[in-house]
Amino acid sequence: MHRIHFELAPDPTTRLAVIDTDSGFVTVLSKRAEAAGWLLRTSGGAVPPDQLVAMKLNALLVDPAVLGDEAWRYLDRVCSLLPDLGVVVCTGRSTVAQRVRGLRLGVDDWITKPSHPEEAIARIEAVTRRHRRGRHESESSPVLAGELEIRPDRFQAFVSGESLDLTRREFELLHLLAGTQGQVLERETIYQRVWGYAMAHGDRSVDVFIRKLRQKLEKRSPEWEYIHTHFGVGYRFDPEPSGDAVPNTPPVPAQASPNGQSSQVVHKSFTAA
Amino acid sequence: MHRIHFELAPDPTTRLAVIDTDSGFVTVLSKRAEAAGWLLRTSGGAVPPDQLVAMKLNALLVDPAVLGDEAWRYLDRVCSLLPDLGVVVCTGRSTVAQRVRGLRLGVDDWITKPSHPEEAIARIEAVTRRHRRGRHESESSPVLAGELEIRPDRFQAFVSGESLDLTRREFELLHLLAGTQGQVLERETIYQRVWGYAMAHGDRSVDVFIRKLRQKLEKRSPEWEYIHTHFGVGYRFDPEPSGDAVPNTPPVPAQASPNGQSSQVVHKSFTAA
DNA sequence: CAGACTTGTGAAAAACCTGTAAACAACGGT
DNA sequence: ACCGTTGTTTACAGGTTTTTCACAAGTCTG
Repeated sequence: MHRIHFELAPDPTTRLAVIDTDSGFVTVLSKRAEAAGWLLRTSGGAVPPDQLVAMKLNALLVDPAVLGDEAWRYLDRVCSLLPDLGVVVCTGRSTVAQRVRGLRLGVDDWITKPSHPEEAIARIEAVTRRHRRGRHESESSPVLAGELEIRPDRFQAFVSGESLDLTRREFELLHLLAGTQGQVLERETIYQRVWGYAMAHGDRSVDVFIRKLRQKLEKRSPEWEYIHTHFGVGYRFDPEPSGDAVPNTPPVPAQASPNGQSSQVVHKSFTAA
Repeated sequence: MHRIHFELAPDPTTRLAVIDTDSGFVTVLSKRAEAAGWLLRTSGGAVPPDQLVAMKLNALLVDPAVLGDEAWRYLDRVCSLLPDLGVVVCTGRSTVAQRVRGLRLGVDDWITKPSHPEEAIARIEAVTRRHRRGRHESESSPVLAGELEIRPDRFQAFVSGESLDLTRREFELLHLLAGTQGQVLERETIYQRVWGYAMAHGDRSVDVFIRKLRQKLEKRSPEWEYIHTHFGVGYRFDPEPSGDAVPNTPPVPAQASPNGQSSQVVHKSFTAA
């Protein structure tokens, strides 16, 4: 009655990197990964974390033995820089203490060589599985918000047919925000989701892009307010007609989203009911 | 200037269920779990999935050996019914095929007995960590208390739709308190959980914030008392309609919550002048 | 009841955040 | 190599929030 059925979702192919020198193991693994349609990169030594970022990986399989002394530091850096990356350690003998240390650091699974490639694959899958969940809902369907039309297929947003001329980052930020309408998103979260890796302390990129977005939104849709600032927290996307009477246009009655006004909304301008 | 800062999320304590008959293992595990401040339930046999749901678990540790023939079916049902639950299998001998089958089914980790409890804990941690990340970070389900509606997704609390205008810390303090309704929390505990690090001797921040909270609560919900002082101990959150006749509203009789008061409740009565 | 502590309060000081603009670096195409 | 575009970093001004303090008020102990 019960039948295993594989995900046939075409979109999210798993992107895996393997750092190991055990060529036999790597070869077999490659075959299996290829068969599964994964994208795979292998390396015989440590790969700089920023390169890992650029690869947009889903998972990393690593034998710390090839990293030498730097192993722990490396694992730590990778895990904290890429919290969404599934990290699986696969190595020879190891003590309980080492495994616990690794897992605490952020490693997701720790397997022992010799290991059956099939099991390694299955564990990588298990580690990767969570992430995809609930992600691919709004990939390419247009989103409407206020006067905006957000079209993922074009990487662009429009107001009555006119493009906002968003750059890629701007678009992705807007898309993310619009997809979580009503929720306050913290900067870390935003950065993590748009940039793909952990935000460095003191980074202001998010703020800067928010400003750019607001400018472009304002230019094409001056009567609406889209992005609200929550002091000490982050931003919330919630289109609402602003009280800024724009000369010719009668204020849109519009159902405001059911906002129980939230905290310290900085850009608040309220219609005189 | 890199500063370690711990998650200040109102610590969602891990809720773990263990299904196993190996009393030695379970006992040791319990101790560890308790030390870590987890909530733990153990059972010697299969627990119906709907009960698992009711327990609001974060993780499940199970030895399929105690499930008999039903094991696979059970695992399958649990994994597909509770995709957000971290499932760790811990059992004696097993074949690669079995492990692969389990992992494909949705099991997140599969460890082999005899297993060091510390490692089991670490793996459970790893699995829940991943799950929490994949999910929308914060417990975003609203909490109701008295007239209050606390909405983590907005970092804000409302009374009949009106925001209390809490700042971030105020909100987090309130959220913490509301999450431990009825319990008296010591200042150190509060500080630790909200601020994320140990309180310096003589620090009055908690008191100050409690005052701010009380003010804002009072402003929007004058007929209720939410925060009670326990002299020499700390504070307790427990919404109760106050006897203070608010002009128009007849005093609510209301059962006080069943508190085994341990210390003196300072009843705040405000002088009309 | 006095003395020793604890907690409530209000206000000032210090720390922190955000908007903004402009410099700087990285990239892609010619 | 040059140039325009995009993305990142830095600096600063103006607000907000958090912390700190001194003192008043309240609670417990003996």
